[in-house]
Amino acid sequence: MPTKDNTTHQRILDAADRLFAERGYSGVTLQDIGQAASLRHASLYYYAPRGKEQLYIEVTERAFQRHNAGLTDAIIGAGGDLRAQLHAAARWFASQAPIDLGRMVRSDMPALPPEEADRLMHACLSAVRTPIAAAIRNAARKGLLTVEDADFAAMGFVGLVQSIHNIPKVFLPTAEALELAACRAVDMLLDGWFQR
Amino acid sequence: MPTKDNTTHQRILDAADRLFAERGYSGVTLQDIGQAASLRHASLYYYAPRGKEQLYIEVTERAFQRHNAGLTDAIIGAGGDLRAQLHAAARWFASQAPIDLGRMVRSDMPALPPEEADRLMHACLSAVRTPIAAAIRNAARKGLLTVEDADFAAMGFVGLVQSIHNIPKVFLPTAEALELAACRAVDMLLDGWFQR
DNA sequence: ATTATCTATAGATCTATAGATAATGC
DNA sequence: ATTATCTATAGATCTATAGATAATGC
Repeated sequence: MPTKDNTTHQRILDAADRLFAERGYSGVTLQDIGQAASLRHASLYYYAPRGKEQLYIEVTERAFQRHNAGLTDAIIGAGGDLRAQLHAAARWFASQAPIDLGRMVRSDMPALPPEEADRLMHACLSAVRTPIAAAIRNAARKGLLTVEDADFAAMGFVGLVQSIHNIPKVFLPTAEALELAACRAVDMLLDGWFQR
Repeated sequence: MPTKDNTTHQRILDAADRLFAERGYSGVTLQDIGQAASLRHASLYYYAPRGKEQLYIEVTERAFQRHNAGLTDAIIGAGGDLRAQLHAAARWFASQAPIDLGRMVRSDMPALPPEEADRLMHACLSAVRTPIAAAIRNAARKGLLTVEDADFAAMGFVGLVQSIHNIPKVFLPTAEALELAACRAVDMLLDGWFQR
C-alpha cells in the first residue's frame, strides 16, 4: 500500500503535473514521467495503480485546487478594490505555468471516460472562475460595473490574461515583463479600449 | 506524383484539418485520418510522403491562411467603425472551429523540428494578429483609443474571444448564442467593465 | 504506363502486468 | 514481513515502407 507523504510520490506527482500541463494528456508518456521523476516507468504503477489516467486526474485536480487557493489568497490579500484584486489574480496567473483550458476541453478530456471528464472539467472551470466571479459580483453590488454576467466575464478574464502566455518569449523574456503584461491586460478590460 | 486538385487529396486535408484542430498533433493518429477520409492509413503517404508531420504543417498553414482571409474580409466588410469591425471578427471566430494557440505553442510545436515549428507558429500568430492589429491601429490614428500596443491588444482580443469556446455547450447551445457571446465579449473589451 | 489504392509487415513505442530483488522494520 | 523499486515481457498501437493489385489513359 503506498503511504501518503512520500517524497517519491510527491516527485512523481510534480513531474506528471509539469509534463501534463505542458504537453497535454496524449503528449506525455509514462516513460516521460518516470524519467522526470528518476525511476522506471513501471514503478509508477506502485503509486498510481490505474496508470496514466489516474496520474492525470490526480495532478489536474491538485493543480486546480492550487489555482483556486492561489487566486482566492491573491484577491483577499489585495484589499477591497477590484482593480487591485484583478491585478493580483493576473499576477498569480503570470507566475504560474500557463493553463490551457481549450486544450483540456477539446484534447485531454476526450481521452478520459466521459463521466470522469465531465466531473473533472467542471471542477477545473469552477476552480478558476469562482474566485474571480466573486470579486466581480462584489464590485458590481457597489454599482461600479456594467458587467451583467459575472461568470461569463470571469471566463473572459481568464482567456484574456492567459493569452500573454501565447506571446513569443522574445517579447516577454522575464517574469517581471510577464506580470506587467498581465496587469496591462487587466487594465484594458477594466477601462476599455475607447477613450473615456 | 500526386496531382493537385484531387478530391481524395482534399478529403484527406479536410479530415486532417478537423482532427488536428480538435485534438492536436499527438492526439491524432494516421489511422484516425485515414478512417475519417475513408481510406487506409498507408495510402496517406501517397499524398503526403513525409507523413503525419507534413499533413499537420500543410493543414495548419492552410487553416491560418483561411483565418487571415476570413478576418480580413470580415473587417473590410464591416465598414469604418472599429466596433463593427471587431464584432465581425468575433463572429468569424465564433463561426469557425476553436483555435488553441496555447496548445499549438506548448504541445503541438514541440513535436515538430524546431525551425519548422518557429516558422509555422510565427506565421499562425501573424495570420490572426495582423488584420485585427491593423483595425486597432486604424481607429487609434483617429484618436479614439487608449490602446498603446496594437499587437498586444490584438493577441488579447483573440484570447478573450476564443474563451467563449471553453464555456460548456449547455450554456451556449446554438451557433447564434455563440456569436452573440463573442460580440458581448468584444463590447466588454471596448467599453470596459467600469461604469462610464 | 501511370495513377491510386490496398495488404502485409518491420520496427519502434506504449501501457500494463508479473515476478524478482533489494532495503527496511520488527 | 513489508515496502519500494527493478527487469522482463505481453499485447496493443503507431509510423513508415515495400510491393501487389486494380483502374485509367495512351
